[in-house]
Amino acid sequence: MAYDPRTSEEKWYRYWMERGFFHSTVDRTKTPYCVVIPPPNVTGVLHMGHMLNNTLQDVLVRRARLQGKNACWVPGTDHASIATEAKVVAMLKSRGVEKKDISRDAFIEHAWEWTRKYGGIILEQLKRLGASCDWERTAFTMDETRSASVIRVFIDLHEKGLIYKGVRMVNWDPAAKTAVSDEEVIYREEQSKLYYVRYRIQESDSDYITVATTRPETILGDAAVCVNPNDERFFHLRGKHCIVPLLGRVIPIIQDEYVDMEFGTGALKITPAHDVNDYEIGYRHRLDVIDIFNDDGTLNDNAGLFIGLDRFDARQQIIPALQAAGNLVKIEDYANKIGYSERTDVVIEPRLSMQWFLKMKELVKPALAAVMNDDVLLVPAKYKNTYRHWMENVKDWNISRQLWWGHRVPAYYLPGSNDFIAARSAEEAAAVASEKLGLRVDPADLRQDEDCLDTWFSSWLWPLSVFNGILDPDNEEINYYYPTQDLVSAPDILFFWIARMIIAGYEFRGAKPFSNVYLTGLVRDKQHRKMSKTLGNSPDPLDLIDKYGADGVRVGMLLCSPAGGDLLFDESLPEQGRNFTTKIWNAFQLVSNWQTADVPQPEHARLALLWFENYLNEHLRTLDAQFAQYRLSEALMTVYTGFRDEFSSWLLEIIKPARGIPVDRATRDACISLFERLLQLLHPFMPFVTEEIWQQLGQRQEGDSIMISRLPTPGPVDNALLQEFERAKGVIVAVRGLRAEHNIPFREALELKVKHHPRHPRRLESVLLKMGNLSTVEEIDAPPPGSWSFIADTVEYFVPAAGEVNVDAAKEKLRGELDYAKGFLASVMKKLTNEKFIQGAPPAVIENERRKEADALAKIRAIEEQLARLD
RNA sequence: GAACUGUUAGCUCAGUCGGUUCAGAGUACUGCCUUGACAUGGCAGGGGUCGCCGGUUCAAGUCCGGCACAGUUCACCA
Repeated sequence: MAYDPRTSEEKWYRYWMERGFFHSTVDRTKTPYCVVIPPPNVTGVLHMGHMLNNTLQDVLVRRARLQGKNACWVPGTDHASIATEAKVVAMLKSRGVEKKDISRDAFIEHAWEWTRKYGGIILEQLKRLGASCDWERTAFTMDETRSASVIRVFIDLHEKGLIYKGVRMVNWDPAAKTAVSDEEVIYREEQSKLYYVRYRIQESDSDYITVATTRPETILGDAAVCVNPNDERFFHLRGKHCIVPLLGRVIPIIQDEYVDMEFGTGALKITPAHDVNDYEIGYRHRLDVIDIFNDDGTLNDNAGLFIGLDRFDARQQIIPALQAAGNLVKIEDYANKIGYSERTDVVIEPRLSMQWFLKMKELVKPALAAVMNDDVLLVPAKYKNTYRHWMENVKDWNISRQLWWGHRVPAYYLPGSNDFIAARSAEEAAAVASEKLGLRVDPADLRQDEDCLDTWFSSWLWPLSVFNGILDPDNEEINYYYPTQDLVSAPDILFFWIARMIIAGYEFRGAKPFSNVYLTGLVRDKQHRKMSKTLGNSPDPLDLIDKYGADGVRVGMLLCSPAGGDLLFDESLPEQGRNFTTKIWNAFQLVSNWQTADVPQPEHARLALLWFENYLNEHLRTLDAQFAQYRLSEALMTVYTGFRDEFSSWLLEIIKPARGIPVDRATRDACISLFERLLQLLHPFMPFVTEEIWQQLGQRQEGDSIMISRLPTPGPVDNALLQEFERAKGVIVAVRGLRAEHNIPFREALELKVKHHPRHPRRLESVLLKMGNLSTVEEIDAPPPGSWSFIADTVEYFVPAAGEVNVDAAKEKLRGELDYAKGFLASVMKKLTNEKFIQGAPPAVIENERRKEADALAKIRAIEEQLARLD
């Protein structure tokens, strides 16, 4: 019977859900293990980044649950102010409705409709992946509790004097028509042009001053031309004026140290309204601020020319105009960096506007310290540097957005005034006004601020707000689950989100939000390109699940995901995962089809089972260590090889009965016990196939599940047995090699003779007999004539040759081994004959070298004997 | 421009405290095998001057310095 992932996945996910296995409640008798999901955009769809991220979280959560912890994975979505609003605007446009033509309330209603329709699709997709989230806790950054938390926090910060309002130059997104934060601007290097434009000097008939600019359209907003006061070339122009081309407006020539004399012509045109540095220079020199752009990036009346044109069209048109007017001197190629909006991908326009800001300098301090002293551990640690640099140079956070979809700034302006009161509602603001200011105000006369808050101003509260820790800071849940344990996230939101959550944790609760941050890599394709919709190089995760099964895809994601390293995704990875799923299934088929009988347990089976028991104990410890270091990829590989190579290829092959023969009960029971433990170790990585098999492997009660079982704990390890078994494997592999070399089919039994040696795995002789299909293993004193031979771990083995022994080939092989052994000995002797080594190295190291020397000598002697025998 | 990270097999990467011939895993590749769980498989095998130069050390893939290249983040001069 073949394994059908589709059926199994649906069946078991429903089973888990119906029995509430994902749900966690406060239980003081158990250790909490809590993870909050990085909330995906509410109207988003699952992409490969989500797949990776949520697979990792599910592995951690499921393992914690198996360890008996009270595992709680809180899911939810983010309202994604700017992204969702853009989608709603586009939707309305497709229906012939412009945002500007409808009321704020009507727009919000459309947005909610959109959210209800598409919201949560992504969470359903996560279920396909097997995510064991506590769905009863699903939160939304704009639901009632979360919204009220945001408002509370705004008012609190305002009362602390940390929130202020002012006109500043901000990053303006002309497509979304809103300000965005510094972090939302992506700079890209581009080939652009540097235009040299000359301005006639007003006080002269023939003199000009030439400036270099990449944005000639901003000439229309020029307020001055600036030169360095130390630049001799311009001494004669001090105090003079020049004339703005095309417009004829007269502007001063000013001097400021800011200007780099080396760059361009040494003269810089100043447009205070449209460049951060120009704004500062303009401020110092009391220049006019001429804003020539509308909020959508088109030119306004102040420009005087090209009114209504888009900024880039204006640039195209002003060039010939400048040329015709004789002002264009030359055009050069020039590489510079242009800022784009992270969300809309349009060129950011520096723009002066009234915005709300949060003072960050003090807030940041405990959050910086927490990461520096590993109270919050970043994995991998290299991100500590990046984090520190950002924190130490943090600027005030522009938290206002000129959008409608989001939390509206809770500031209420007094009638006819710019004074405001931060409050939860107009009524409350009116009450505050009368209480504190002695003003009698009708709430209806209060005007609420038009702006929305940055999306991240709500998600930074996430670990607190999902447990209602802002509104009700002493509730049972927040006291139990907070701080959470692990956060799994991509490094590109380290500042947007992670850093700010840490800040919020300390500011609003005096405690970190989580103890460990596991930063994943970015999912890229084989050509190292970031996977993106626009490139079309990202496979649809659900298609992959259909094709390879959720378990297969999960394994595929993990196989190539070292922490922090980029992940080069290729379909061969989920394919490998699918193949492994099949492998596990086939092992189950073998075991489940065994007939049992009351027969004695064969020695080889008893020994092999004992060996695997010890192997497992050893590797349980390895796994603990790998998980402790978040080496999930390696942990998977440990279980993968444990199952495929050791359990399937060795243990099952040893204990499986010959055809038509039943297996003894002890062997079967022990095998199933080991199988079950392996399934438990595999479960966090491959929840579905492990549940399917586990359910069938033993007698289960209604409500049993592998996901709520207890992970085995490691017992003692018999290292001597493990070593002996490795030697036995070496002998078996050598016999197989002999068979391959001489074309001897497996069914043909061979006689094995071994020269007396303590390292011959005598205890495991029964295993050798079965796995090598040997008729006898005989210990001898002298090499038998006419034999093939091999050396395994310095022990000499012989197999009577069925045909002619190829002496030359055998000698050649032996000589190769001899060279190798002699080289090894030489390297050892180099150390042992070195006086300084004997004096300087620790005794254990020297002892080890002596052992190596003895081994090498024994091996060389054995090879030489065999060579002599062949002569 | 600055800081950080990396450079090990065709590819993607491990390599912990400097100490076993330590040069490894997965994958890809080659040969053999349709053997009663599994060809989505099994068995066996080939493959690397650990980026380059120098230093420290009895001993360097591992520590230090320099160089080259790549990447990430931050800051930017029109």
